[in-house]
Amino acid sequence: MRIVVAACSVDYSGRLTAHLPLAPRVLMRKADGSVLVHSDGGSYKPLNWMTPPCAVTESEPTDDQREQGVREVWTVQNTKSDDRLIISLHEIQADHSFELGVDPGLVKDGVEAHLQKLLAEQIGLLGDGHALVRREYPTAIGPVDILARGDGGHVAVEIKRRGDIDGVEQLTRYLDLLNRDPLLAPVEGVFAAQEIKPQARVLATDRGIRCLVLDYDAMRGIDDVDSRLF
Amino acid sequence: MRIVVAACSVDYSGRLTAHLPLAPRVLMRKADGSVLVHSDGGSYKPLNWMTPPCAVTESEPTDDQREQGVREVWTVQNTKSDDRLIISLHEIQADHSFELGVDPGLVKDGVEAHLQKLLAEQIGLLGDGHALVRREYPTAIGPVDILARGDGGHVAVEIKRRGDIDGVEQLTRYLDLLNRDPLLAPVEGVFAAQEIKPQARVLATDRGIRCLVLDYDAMRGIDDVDSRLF
DNA sequence: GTCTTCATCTCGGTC
DNA sequence: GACCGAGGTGAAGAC
Repeated sequence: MRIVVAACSVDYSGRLTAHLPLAPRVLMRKADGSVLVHSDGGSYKPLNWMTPPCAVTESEPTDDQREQGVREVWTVQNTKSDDRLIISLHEIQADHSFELGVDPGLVKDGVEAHLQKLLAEQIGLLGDGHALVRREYPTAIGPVDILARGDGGHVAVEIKRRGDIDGVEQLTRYLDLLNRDPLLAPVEGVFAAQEIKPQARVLATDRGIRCLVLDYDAMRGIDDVDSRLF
Repeated sequence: MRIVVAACSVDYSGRLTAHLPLAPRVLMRKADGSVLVHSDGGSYKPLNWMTPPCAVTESEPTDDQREQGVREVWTVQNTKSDDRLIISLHEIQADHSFELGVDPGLVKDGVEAHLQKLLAEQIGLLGDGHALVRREYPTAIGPVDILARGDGGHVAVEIKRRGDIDGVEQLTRYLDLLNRDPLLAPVEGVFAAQEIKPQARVLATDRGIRCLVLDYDAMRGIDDVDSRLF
């Protein structure tokens, strides 16, 4: 990891073209060749960057550039596409290199995947006598979160952390498709989420889709109990 | 802008909870209070971060923490939500501050708007005898990218850089609405994109919507020729 | 303000 | 490797 603080101007060309006028910025060069250009604001997104795989070529400025104060030119070329970043460095305030090693990485907890896993394990929440067919049941337009067998037919479940209209639309498409399959029909829809927006509930109900509010803490609690018991 | 290179462990709690084990990393503190935790790889996204508005509180480690090598603890609290980042700094390799000033910002050029402009100019790509009615044709549920007149009716075009299912849904809503207008009906749908995902193509075809793959470079090339001739 | 849509999206999963 | 969906999405424009 090399960090350079310098006044610079930057030109990007690739999926779009973009230009950064001359100003002081922080340049981060990572071990994998990637480069980030950060200013002292905005959010975590750099003003400009190059993602790996890429390679940096450092070159001397032309006489013209040198007259205008350019001390160094970096050309960052993506090795898979024709994306290119050209950075012209003027006054350099700092230039430091560090050895960081490989990062052990982030440990996440508590998202939609977890909800899906818990509901699959506690499939009875859909109603008595329901049995899991499979998670991520594949269809031509994408996987259904959960497919289960119910009384006299099947149940397709769409799971969201926050249930709004998009999720109901998604489930509706799956139901249209699944109900054309004589081996599955009739397929009932269940829209399951930690929180269901009123508009989504109205739309779902209007389409005969059942809404199921999931209590994440309770489901996790039961899961913990199961883990302890078995 | 303050840049600290240190071994650290990080805990985030907010919309999810996440943990970063102890390892050497780069910590960036921006003038607006935001904090980024970067490793020496990945892309431009930090391992962890806090977006403004937020405030950092620096505190002394407890005796326990000090025994385990913690030198400093930063608590980054979002001032609008209950998102919180707790960073425990161990050995500190570097700690530098810089004055960067406000950035003049990025100048962009050339995306979906350009595709729309080009297709409007080359409306014949829809088929022989087609004529542009207008770009951004207004409806009650939003503007249609392009409306054209075809053989015996009209054509509504939805343009995307990458065409997937969402775009087909959007176009379907427009078509439902436009076909109720006796002055326009029948209105045919064309889904135009640089790249159309297979699932989107299936859905579009199923709904009688025509798919049109746009060759951006070719269209731009024709545009350049036009520019030179006229 | 809120809402919608785009993004050099990034990232993780699965097939 | 391609494709699909989620994101602590962020950011810009419309209303």
